[in-house]
Amino acid sequence: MNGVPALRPNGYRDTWCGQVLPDRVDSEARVAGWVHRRRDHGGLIFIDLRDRTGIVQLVFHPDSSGESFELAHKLRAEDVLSAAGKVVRRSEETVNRELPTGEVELAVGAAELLADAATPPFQIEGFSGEAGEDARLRHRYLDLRREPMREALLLRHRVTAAMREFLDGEGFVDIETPMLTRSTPEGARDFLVPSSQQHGSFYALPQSPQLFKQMLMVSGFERYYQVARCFRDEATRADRQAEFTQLDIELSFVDGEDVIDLNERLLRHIFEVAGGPKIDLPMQRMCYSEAMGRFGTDRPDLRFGLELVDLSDALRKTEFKVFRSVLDGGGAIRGLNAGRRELPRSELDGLISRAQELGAKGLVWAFREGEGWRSPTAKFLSEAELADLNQRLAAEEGDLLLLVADQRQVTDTVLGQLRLDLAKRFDLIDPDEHRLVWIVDWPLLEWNADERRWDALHHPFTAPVGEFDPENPGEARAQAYDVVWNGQELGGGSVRIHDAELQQQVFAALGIDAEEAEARFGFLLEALRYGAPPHAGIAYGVDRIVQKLSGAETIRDVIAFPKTASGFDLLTGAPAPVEGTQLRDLGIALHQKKLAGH
RNA sequence: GGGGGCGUAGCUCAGUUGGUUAGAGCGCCGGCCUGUCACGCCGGAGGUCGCGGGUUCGAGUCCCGUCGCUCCCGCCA
Repeated sequence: MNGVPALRPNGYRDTWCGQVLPDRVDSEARVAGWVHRRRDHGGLIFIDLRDRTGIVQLVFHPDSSGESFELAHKLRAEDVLSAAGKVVRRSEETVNRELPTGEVELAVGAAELLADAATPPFQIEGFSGEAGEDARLRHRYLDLRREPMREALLLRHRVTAAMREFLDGEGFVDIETPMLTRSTPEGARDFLVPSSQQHGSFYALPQSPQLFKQMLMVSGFERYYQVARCFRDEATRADRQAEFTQLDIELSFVDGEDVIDLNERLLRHIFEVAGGPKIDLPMQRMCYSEAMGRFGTDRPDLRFGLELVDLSDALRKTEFKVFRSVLDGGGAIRGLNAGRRELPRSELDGLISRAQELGAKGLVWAFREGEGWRSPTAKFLSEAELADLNQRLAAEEGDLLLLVADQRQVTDTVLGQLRLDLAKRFDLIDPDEHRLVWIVDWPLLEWNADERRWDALHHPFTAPVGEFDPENPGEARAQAYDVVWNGQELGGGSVRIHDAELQQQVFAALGIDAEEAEARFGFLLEALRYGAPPHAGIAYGVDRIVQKLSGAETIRDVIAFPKTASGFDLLTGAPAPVEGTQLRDLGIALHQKKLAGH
């Protein structure tokens, strides 16, 4: 961060710590920052002073530092100090090669304690193990002083700055959309905000600016973007927070190809600025059905093989009851060849448990042995079937084969996840390799067997390819595209429906009748009737992009003030009970017991 | 909503089959120290073993409940 400009020199500082470099030798400098470490030799005191840009060593001599020598003796970790003196070159044997500023030091003439610090609850630059996340979140402002967090947030800034810079150059307009909006009870649970004006009515925090950005297209802005906060009241994960940030983009008078072209250049720019991998354009594309077929997922990690194979044809006539009943029930038998692996029985049992956790009834494992299998299942299959399976799986002697028999959705989920588990277990992924791919040619709708209805695979505003046939909704293809990086979805988008009639047909296919559509989405349908241009867009998960670029373990490590897995903010204590009077204003009656409890 | 893991000093952790006074490193406090940079040396303080209950002669350790953190499944149009 040596590019950080100085402000007007003042009594606190005229130079950043990280900028006290050899070119300033023999000049005077005044720095300000936090006491990183103190090394008190009695007659000579070293202070490492830290600010956002780096660390510089201050030297206090009893002769030349005057009163500030006594001050230096009393300094403690994280005290805030301003120090002025002469930049001097260190003697050859005292140079610190670990530090960018290590060839010089500041011989302090005068120093001023600007604030003293209580002993931090954890060491800012500790070496006896990483601080626990509880402690870090409770004192997040201290955690953010630590280098990994500082670097993560500075990277995040560079990423969002690159987004804005690129999109501004392409003629996009940054427009804010409301945080207090209308609940559209579909998808994730909404965060609700009660209205004090209309008791019993609620705003919802937006899950995405989707409808507003479409209406901005109707307004004629043509190119819109926003770095938008979004909210989904669902359980969090290592890569998911209830409150997260999207880069939201929408364009008019474009088709899907235009969006993909623009976004490939956007991603290349972001990666360049953020020090990510180099992107070759045009990027690879894969259709949805191929991704599901070969990898069992719509966000395949293409950095390793272990591809899924359909084995149903090899077992059409099998007498093995388990397979027989699955095939007769319209299911599939799919498998993958994990290669030549040694696995103890306990780990094979672990794979079975994992498969069951993922929804399979069971998992067949086998090692190719001669023309047949070494497997508990081998005895149920004929020699011909085993030979056919070996051939389809390209199994060589000793290869571990995994098979799942179930409905396609289950086989794909289970084998797709096992494939990832195995890659991790056997270290199959080269960390220097990067694979970006557009997943295209999606189905528009997906049959929801539990609810017995069609659901939108992306969202209900996605345009179908060509004519939409309400009689065969399952046949419709979507003009949709997701961009996937090493098995993680970075963003997804689509061409939108810009015709009110078509939108109503799709609502109807989703089981939303005209009356309900009018009640929930009437404002959108009406907007579409006032001259809506063809439009399309995309949205990216900013947190996730930064997480991947920084290599952080969790999304929390790239968010300044994140919440825990159960949605608590350990720093502020939110969510918290509120005063009874606040509830009365909102027309909300709650039992007061809970309030007294805290 | 379900399953797994964790909770011991300010921080990170160890703690054997249930056994007598619960330990280590770092940090903290005091002293010494003029070239360190994870400074060094000497000394010291610091514990409701998350919380509540139970079993037992005896519980950090076993059992039940509960709270918190975390990972996964469901969920996330």
